[in-house]
Amino acid sequence: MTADIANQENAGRAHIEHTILRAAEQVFAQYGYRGASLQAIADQAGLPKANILYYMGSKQTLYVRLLNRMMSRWNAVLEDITPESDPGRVLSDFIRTKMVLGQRYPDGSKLFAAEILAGAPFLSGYLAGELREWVASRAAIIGQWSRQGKMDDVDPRLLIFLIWSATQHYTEYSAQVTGILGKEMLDNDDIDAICRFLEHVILKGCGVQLSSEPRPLSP
Amino acid sequence: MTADIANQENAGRAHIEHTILRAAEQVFAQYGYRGASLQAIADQAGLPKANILYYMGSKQTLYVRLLNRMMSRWNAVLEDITPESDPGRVLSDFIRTKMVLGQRYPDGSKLFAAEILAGAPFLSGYLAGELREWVASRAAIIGQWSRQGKMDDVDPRLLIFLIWSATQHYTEYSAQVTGILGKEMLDNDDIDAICRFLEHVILKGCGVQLSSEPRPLSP
DNA sequence: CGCTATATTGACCGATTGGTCAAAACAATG
DNA sequence: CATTGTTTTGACCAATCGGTCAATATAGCG
Repeated sequence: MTADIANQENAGRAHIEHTILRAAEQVFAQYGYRGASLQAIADQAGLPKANILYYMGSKQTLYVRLLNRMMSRWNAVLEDITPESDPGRVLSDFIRTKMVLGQRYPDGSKLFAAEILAGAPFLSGYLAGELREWVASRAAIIGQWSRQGKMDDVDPRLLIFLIWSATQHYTEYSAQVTGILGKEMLDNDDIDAICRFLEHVILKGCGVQLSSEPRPLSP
Repeated sequence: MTADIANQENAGRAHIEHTILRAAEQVFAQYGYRGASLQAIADQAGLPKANILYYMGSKQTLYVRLLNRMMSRWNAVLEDITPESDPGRVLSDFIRTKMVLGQRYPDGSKLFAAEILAGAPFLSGYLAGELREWVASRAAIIGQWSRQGKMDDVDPRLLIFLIWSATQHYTEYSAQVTGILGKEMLDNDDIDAICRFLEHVILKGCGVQLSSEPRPLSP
């Protein structure tokens, strides 16, 4: 139905690829890997189907490329925390960052969700490898916070899962959320209210002292 | 690959339909509506494809039937709460019931998730109608608990979303959870630990007093 | 201009899609 | 036995699937 205007004449290679990736992300997000067709992607991009294959090689290559692009967008999250970090700040940032990422890349997030739902046929290696290591290292630091008495003694991995699920819900289940709340879509105020709710419940629930840290007195 | 043994000779109509529904639930859960093929469902059920259509009429009828069956399984949840109920008990039960339902019907849950992910083309009416009313009525009661001082003043609808997302995560993202935790699948002890974690964080986060209600003294 | 390299795309391929149909097998009743 | 109604299922249909290919158009450069 809605075809991108891909026929800007001076469209360089990078620009065309970007158009294709964006269209494919939408279609894959909605229908999953098997349910998506190259024809639907081509229509969405406003290009002939053979052109998609010329640039992307195959359906699988295109799909994997989208998965990798989405994964790279998550790199910044929780990256520079230390045993000395303030749990309140870190968890609060974690919640807001995840929430914003979901709003910024809804199709990429849904694409990822559909892949996991299907049993992660293309991502099982990543999940049991890099991501597992990442979670283990973050969990180790959070565990130290607990032992320092900065927060309750909860399983850090379950805490990470909780923040993931609670935030992703609003992108992947957006159809359900908007249907129930009776809104066409969530605006910035809604997102902010959700973030404040999640901060309240999760931080308080983990026994994190809200570091409304006393402003250093000017000397 | 794994074909159900559908050729028990005395298979009555109900039994055959059950076999088909179970097979279809698996395939739809994994590939979504468009990605699932009747041939794959037939193979899974161990029946010829034409037989599936003889009993179910069409792919869409079969799919809608599965959606309705899954929805009916959720009927008991949060059904009999009142303004006088104990929030701690109710929320705790809510968490555990949702968790158990996800473990009992993983394919149905995934099927539902895939439907929402695709934009809920078959469920938009239900979401904006019955389910919305259901949430509104439950939220009204939870709101009264807040006004009675039994818990913090949080948006009850967001609290419901939080419990939904946090519990569903372990069925719909089971591939990710097991990959990260390094387990083949979650056992009963895992589920119990998750429930206790969620109870701890969510109840405490909402300011619900744990009703370790003093046992009434025997007269 | 001519020559080469890259893009574009309609036509086509075998395989698979959801669905139909009629012939056959079976069950129940007389 | 014959007759009726219900299941079963292979064969088949038009449409679509992912992918190939060759003919063509365009661009860059001498």
